[in-house]
Amino acid sequence: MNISMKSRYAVRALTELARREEIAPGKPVRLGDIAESRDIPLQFLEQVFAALRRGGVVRSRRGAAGGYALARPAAEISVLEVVAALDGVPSPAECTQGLCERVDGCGASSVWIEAQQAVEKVLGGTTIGDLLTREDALRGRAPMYHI
Amino acid sequence: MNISMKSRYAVRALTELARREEIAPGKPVRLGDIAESRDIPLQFLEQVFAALRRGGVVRSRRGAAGGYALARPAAEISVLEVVAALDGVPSPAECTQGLCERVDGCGASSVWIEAQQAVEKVLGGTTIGDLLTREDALRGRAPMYHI
DNA sequence: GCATTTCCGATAATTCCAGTCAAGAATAGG
DNA sequence: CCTATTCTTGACTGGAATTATCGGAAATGC
Repeated sequence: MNISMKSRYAVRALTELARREEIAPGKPVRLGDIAESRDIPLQFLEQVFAALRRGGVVRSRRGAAGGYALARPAAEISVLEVVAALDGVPSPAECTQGLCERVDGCGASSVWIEAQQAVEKVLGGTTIGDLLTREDALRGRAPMYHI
Repeated sequence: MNISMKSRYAVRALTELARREEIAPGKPVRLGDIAESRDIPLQFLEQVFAALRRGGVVRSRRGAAGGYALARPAAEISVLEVVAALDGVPSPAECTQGLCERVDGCGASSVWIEAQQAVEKVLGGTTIGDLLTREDALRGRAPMYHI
């Protein structure tokens, strides 16, 4: 399974969300703002965040002055979690999910499993907080201390 | 980019090809035999092997008593090479291929790049010969010494 | 020449993806 | 209560990719 636009938009949007929460803590952020500043189609982003909410990544508040907030600190939300909520756990082949009927006698499945584990390790070891820090560095700003 | 059926068929088929070459060295193997023993649609396998030939993974001989042979020893053909010939180099997101227009300021691309490198390392470090050995072990056979 | 087998291009069925549309429900503020 | 705002949900669509299938052409061994 590949990593779709949904997941990529999500990671970008969550980084922006984390940034805005840092500036104005406790205040829900409107999707419209995120969509605009990161150049993401709003209505598509709505789908994405609905899935993120169901996945326990963000909290929402409806109505006027509503919006989204991270369910946990940015440093505790891994990229793997985000991808899993939108595309499922990324695996290069179905073999890795026990769907391969010829597990016995098919030495190939082991490669796909190892590849999947490698991806999980990378994505699971990186958090939205990390990305925010990297982004600060790329933009040449003084990095804030992300809690 | 994900790893499609083409690549998975290819890896299975190449393992079978390696096995048969080991038994009868120098003799081209018919696709029909591989398709039958590994339960792969023949005409689809033809497409796959045409791409493998163009990618320099296998050699072919046409006509009666023709067939396919590995272009190099099985221990020198990496899974990555096979996948690259069929699906392109597997990357979780296009960002990793320089197509991301906002590389500056997008801290996210680094994650996808790291994930891709992790996959490449696993797939590049495993050869068809390795898979043949693993398959022997799974089948409980005495493993041959694969050159 | 004939059977065999790779080679090649066109085509079709299905599924997936990215994005849009539209109606509905909750909330804040007046 | 009323209204504007914002999330919530599901259906829908156009296009692309995937997974084949079909038919024949070219090469080779006998």
